[in-house]
Amino acid sequence: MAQSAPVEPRVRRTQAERRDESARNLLRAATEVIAGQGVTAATFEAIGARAGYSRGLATQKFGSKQGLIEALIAWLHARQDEVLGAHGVDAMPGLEAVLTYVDLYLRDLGRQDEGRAYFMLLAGAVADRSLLRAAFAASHERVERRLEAMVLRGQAEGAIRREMDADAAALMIGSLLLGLSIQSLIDPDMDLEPIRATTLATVRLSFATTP
Amino acid sequence: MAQSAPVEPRVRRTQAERRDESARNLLRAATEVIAGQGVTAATFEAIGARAGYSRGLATQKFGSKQGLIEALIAWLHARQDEVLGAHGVDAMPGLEAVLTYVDLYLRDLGRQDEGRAYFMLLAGAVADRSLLRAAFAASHERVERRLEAMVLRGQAEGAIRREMDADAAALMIGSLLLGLSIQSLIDPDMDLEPIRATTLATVRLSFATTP
DNA sequence: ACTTAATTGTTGGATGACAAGCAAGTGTAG
DNA sequence: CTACACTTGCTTGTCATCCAACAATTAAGT
Repeated sequence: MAQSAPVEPRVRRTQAERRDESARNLLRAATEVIAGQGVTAATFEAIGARAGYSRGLATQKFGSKQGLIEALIAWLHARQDEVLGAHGVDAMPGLEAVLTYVDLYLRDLGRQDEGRAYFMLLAGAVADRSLLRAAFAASHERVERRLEAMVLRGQAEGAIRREMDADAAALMIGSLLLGLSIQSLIDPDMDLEPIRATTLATVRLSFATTP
Repeated sequence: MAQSAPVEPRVRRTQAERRDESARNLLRAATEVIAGQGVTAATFEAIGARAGYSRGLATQKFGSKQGLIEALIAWLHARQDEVLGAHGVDAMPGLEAVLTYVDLYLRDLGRQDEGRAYFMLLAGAVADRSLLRAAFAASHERVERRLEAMVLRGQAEGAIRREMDADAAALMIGSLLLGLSIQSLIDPDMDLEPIRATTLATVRLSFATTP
């Protein structure tokens, strides 16, 4: 008998499948256009064409440009969490967790369209003083709470200096990673390898207790 | 007899005076509009109105929007050099120079319109993949060469670890400051004081040789 | 010194490009 | 055949840019 599990692409899809697929296609297309040509170039026309649809569909699906961008940010943010969340970082000892997080972050900096589009949208929000700034602030806040928890854990374990202000340290690490992300968008040719090594060494030397 | 020294505002100004003054007024107005309302809001109309002129003047003086922005960046950059250059940092011992530079930078982060406008323009260039990115890259390059020189000096003096990659360290410091600048534009309410202290402590602990 | 012509600084209406939003339409899946 | 995904023509608004007129300044001529 033929294959009973319809895993292969069926010719006939339900309405819900079509709808969800086109929404995903639009978000993916928007990501690619932004990463490749910039935020301003991401018009409904460009996004629709890239996704293989007309210019009107995105308006219909997301209500407005603002709606599309908000959905896109949420989508990109979820993706980013996937990448940086699935490595069991939060189960490691504190110091090791911080170092691993920084290491992972720097290893795929600017490697994928998703990360680049995210920071380009962030840059656009900063440039235009858009209200979306609050969304990015909240997102950074979450990352920094996570880093702060790692630092506090490391201090409880005796591996990280107790004099260190965990809150400020988390914000410092977060801002360093943000700065490197932006810098890599300004100068795509920069060599991240020595930066990664030096950053890790710096964090270790300044965070670790000296017995 | 009447006053012979015409120091007071004359009613009659020379053409050169009018021209230079209006150019300066336009650049200052552009800075204020960008810092206050964002890059997109900085139309010829808004800038002209703020400076007390018509919308046509900026085009006439700078040729095009692009020309205005380029002139503005050059102007802002010169201003920034003034602020961070006049403290004799380059004459200090290396480690102290790095620490002083970071300290000075963080003390007036986001305090003035000029700095904010500069980073908002940078953000706009990143968001739009504008060719101006190269100008910002060059500017950062200069700052990083300066920081690298400080690190090398500190190593020659025996105050900074010799294992440290001076080039990477300079890029790391520069990116940290960039990241903090962007972060302060995303979240203007952030408290910079603990960050400053923690950053200085971090740099000192990781850079300084342990005797 | 005064007048007048040439130059330069400044204005604001007209134009065209471009993109978002809308609404009426077409086609296709269930 | 009907509900829903999707398209297309149109309207509206915004902005940079062009340009011809206007105003202030300088230079020349008498």
